[in-house]
Amino acid sequence: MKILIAEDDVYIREGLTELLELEGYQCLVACDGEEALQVYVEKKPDFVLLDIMMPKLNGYEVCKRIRHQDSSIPVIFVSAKSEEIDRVLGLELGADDYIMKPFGNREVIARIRAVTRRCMTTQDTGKVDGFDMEDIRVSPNQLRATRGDQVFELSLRDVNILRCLYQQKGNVVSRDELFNQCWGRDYMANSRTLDQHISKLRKLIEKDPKLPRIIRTVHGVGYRF
Amino acid sequence: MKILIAEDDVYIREGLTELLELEGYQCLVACDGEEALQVYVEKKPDFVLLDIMMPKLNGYEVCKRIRHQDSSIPVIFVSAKSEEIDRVLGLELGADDYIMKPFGNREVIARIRAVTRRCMTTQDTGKVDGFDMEDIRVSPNQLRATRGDQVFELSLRDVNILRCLYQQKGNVVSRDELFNQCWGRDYMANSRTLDQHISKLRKLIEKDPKLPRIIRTVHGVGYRF
DNA sequence: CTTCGTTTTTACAGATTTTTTACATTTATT
DNA sequence: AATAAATGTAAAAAATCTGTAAAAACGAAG
Repeated sequence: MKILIAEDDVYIREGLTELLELEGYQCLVACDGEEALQVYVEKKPDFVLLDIMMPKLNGYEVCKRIRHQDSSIPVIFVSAKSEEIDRVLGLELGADDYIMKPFGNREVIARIRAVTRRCMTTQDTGKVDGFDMEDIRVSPNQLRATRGDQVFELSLRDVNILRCLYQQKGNVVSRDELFNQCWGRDYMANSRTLDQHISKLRKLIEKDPKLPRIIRTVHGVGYRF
Repeated sequence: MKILIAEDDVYIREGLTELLELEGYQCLVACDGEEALQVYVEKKPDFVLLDIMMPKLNGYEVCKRIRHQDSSIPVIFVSAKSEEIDRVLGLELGADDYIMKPFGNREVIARIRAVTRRCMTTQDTGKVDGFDMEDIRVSPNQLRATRGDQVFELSLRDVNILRCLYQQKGNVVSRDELFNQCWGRDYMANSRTLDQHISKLRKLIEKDPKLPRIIRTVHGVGYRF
């Protein structure tokens, strides 16, 4: 298991590296945000430890960009300042956990194990995360849908739309509601944005996009699963 | 969906608010136990996130009192101390889940979703949407009516007309009133619009459209269920 | 700064629903 | 029964809504 340690303080960085290598992890290191991103792209670690205050690019930003490539990779933030930590919650970063400096060895190990376990179980069972719609399975964390061994890559918005419809299966979900849930703002009367996404989704996941079985149109109101 | 966030720490409270609003929830906040109860009574949220240690009234107590009013509302406890969490399990509060601080965004979202889903299904089985008219059942949320296993697709307007008649069952509803309720404007003397809709509805849901049993005409005034 | 990929807007063609028209039928009144 | 007023309904017309290609705007990555 490869862990990326992004931390500018050399002592902490080396301390973490030594600790984690003793635990059997393979460590990749980065001294600033840009390097972290670069290493991430090149080496594709399985886990990321991110300091928040780093030169060039802060941890929030790094997390955002990493998440953009893989929405399910576990990320733990590391910081000395509790305000920084609290901000993590406020930003839409999807952090899995965080560790306050100064931290003890056991704490680091424990948290990494806990997060790993959480992520593992959701992947292993494949049941905790994801839901079925007709004959396809949607896995929000992987941004994917599958029918048998066919795999469809979905965007975050696609997943949200599907989830929205799924959560109210049987009921009609109005355009307004879909827009609110998936875009977080009001639906503008003559916008074809939603239709465009539905169209794209149908082309992707419906066997016959002309006769949709999963996403049905309810004229004058919205859509229904 | 309205979520009540009861949490005294301003950072965590605002972080949660921002996170959940991005997810499409409407957030209500409270800084202490008493406020939480007050907001609960006034706004009737659909979901409660409760910190355990709060000024004035602790989370256990708040939960107990909320449960007294609504024994089915989902409640998730939030706490940093595992002993506190353990007590939740010991007290018979009927908590649906709990979250340990520090927590990651995805954990919060995942738990809320899981609990919501659990409660949804219990609602699905328990709570049925709609009303009965004679031998058919009307489900406004699905825009459907059913007689046995026959399903009739209805438009929003159809449902409104039926609801209008249902709400005053036994009484005659004048054309004027129906038009006002369902179209939001005045009925124009020589418009056949309303009749047309009634006609369509009767063809759809009446066993014998010529001898209507659900929607009856009251000559010179309007219709009655 | 440029390029590539994605999202949003524009524009328009169909599709679907609602309203009107026109006339048949029913009901109340004389 | 004759008449006038109100209702029922098929079919045409009008209004509204949806689907989608293509252009424009946006954002991330190099």
